Amino acid sequence: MDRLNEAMANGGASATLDDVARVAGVSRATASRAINGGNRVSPAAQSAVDDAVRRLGYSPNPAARSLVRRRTDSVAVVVPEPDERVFSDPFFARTLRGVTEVLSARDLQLVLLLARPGQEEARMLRYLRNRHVDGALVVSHHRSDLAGQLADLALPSVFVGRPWGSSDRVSYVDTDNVAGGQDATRVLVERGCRRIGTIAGPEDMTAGLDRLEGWRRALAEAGLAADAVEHGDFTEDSGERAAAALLARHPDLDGLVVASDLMAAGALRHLKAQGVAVPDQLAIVGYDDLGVAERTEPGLTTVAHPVREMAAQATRLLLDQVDGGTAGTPMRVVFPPTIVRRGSA
Amino acid sequence: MDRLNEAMANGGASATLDDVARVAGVSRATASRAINGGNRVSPAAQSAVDDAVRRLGYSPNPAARSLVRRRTDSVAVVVPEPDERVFSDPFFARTLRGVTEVLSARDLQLVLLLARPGQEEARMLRYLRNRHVDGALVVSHHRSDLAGQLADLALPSVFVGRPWGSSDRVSYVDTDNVAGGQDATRVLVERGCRRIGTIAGPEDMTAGLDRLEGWRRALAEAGLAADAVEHGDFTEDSGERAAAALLARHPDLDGLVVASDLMAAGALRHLKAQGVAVPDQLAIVGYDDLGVAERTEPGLTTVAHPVREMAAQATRLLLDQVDGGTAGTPMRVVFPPTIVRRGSA
DNA sequence: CACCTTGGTGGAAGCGCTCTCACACTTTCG
DNA sequence: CGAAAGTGTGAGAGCGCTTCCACCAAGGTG
Repeated sequence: MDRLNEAMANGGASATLDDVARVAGVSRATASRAINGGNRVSPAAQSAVDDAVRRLGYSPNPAARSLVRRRTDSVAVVVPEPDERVFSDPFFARTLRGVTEVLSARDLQLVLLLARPGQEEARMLRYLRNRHVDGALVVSHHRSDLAGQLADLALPSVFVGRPWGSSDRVSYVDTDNVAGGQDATRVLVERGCRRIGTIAGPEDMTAGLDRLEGWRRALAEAGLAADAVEHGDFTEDSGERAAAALLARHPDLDGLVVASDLMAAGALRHLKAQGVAVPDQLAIVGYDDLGVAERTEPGLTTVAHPVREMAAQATRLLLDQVDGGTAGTPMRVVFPPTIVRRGSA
Repeated sequence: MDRLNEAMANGGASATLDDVARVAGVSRATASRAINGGNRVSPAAQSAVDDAVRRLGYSPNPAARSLVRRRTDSVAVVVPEPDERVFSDPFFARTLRGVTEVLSARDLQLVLLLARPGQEEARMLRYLRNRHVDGALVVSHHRSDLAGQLADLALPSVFVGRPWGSSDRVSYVDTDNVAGGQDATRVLVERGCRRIGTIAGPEDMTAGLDRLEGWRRALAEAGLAADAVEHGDFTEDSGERAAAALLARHPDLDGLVVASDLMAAGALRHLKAQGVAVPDQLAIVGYDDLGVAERTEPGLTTVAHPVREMAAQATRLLLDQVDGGTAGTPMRVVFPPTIVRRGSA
């Protein structure tokens, strides 16, 4: 019983399937079956094994298991973004919630891979190449052919937000950001604004570019000038700076389309400091509607997109690939954005 | 060459050490040695292996490796907290930065384990018991004997912030929160405040209780009443609510010690809405100094603690345990807090 | 010149698990 | 009532890797 006593130390971490089988008086095969769902196991054997497991505090060695199963039962959420932003933008929190929802129902572990562009990107790719995880969900990604690289890896992967580059080689879930930008702008046009500027997202993200394109189209269709553009990086501070720059160059602005609520909140801060009345002197439309928009003063009229559902959907697509054992044919799901009206426009 | 061609698909994910050995014309043992640091390997063999690795795009199977090494080369950061807070409080971002700093220098992977108290806690413990990771860093933890449970598991683990319960059985890194609370209160006393209330942290966290105790001691030593207490949960909203409740009950307050800057920002919001002048009518001292304090209006006088360094230190303690192959003797490191003066007091 | 070192190597044993397969031993049905 | 089908079981072959050990060839000692 030496072996068994030893096995019971360490909270049972060192008990092996062999120990369980021996204690239960069955073969390793039967013990394994009993532990994994109990297919084709007699009630007697099942309860003997259950007992042994309990007594030994046995818990299976995941390395051994995934070695033979070729499954790690974990998926990575890749965020190619400095942690500052990840931990301040409600977008990520909401996204992660959508992911965990789906993942925990299947008892899969989430591995968060924060990788600022640079050397960490290589590390991240190595991690994925080594198949530490069964699949990858890429969340906010900047110019780079990550999509192509993942496709080359043949690792199940889904992007949240249309990727740069080889967007035809991977699956992704997105909202129609062009339509969103357009709708936001139309709100201002219909309100009577004639001089509409925009604080756009980063130029190295598709969401940033698409929303900007929507703004352009709406202005073109209204016959208005589309020359007041400033780019931010989706953070509140960048929104404040951009607003300052924009108003310095175009003091006659009476409408502002902002590519994220966080940036809009920054812009609002600047406007308040300058004593500009919102929406009377300058009307503002934001983007996201993840809580920030209801807390600003005045509340932000904004473009809502179903972030949690998108993330959940992306995760489901990923699990389909994982289950199919293939990176499969690229799928895309695009959600429509909707306008939510509050005080700012 | 069939096998090898197949091995080269999938970005080399399916090439095995055997393939490498065959291509390099050496044994599996030599190939393994060459790949892992090249001890006792001739230059010729080394370069043959390097070549083969490159040509095959080989990358080792982590499951197989950790099966025999009994190491996963990853550590968990456990956050027993709803994601809302994790992703809004700068404390976590800063902590994570400290952890990654140390971890990436050693090429260890961080696995973020978000586990709201409840069923997810069981899942989290199971994950740790199964030894999916080499060690655990517990970050913000509420009443519960997690410390004892981890000690029972004999898994290397370190707490950031003194744990509840069996704090003598695990290592931890902390700041002297009693001293911090006391110093914060003294700032107000010295300023001439005679009626000092506090918005304390949650009653199920040691940091919350310790800071409250500091407040009590400082008031006792000044001979002032210590009866104006309201608890928050470290979020901005809870700070706003607590301030409202506190001022309703004690309209004569002229000083306020708040257990986190985020809550202080919330309190400030309430005071502004009520037209209370800070610091003239009511002086405020916050806690943390992680960026929020410099952005409020007025800036917050606050208690600073070295969060990044604490996390880094905790990670180093953890790695020592991991390297020693033992949960070792409990160590504790306590950092002193310092006062940072701004406009609010 | 017999004697150890020393450095480089490959054979082979395992790490802890899953899963195929063959072998009983029932039960069911024409 | 014999054949076919179904049920529970264990032996054993791996999964891909590290590492112990035995071995061989050189080169350095007395």
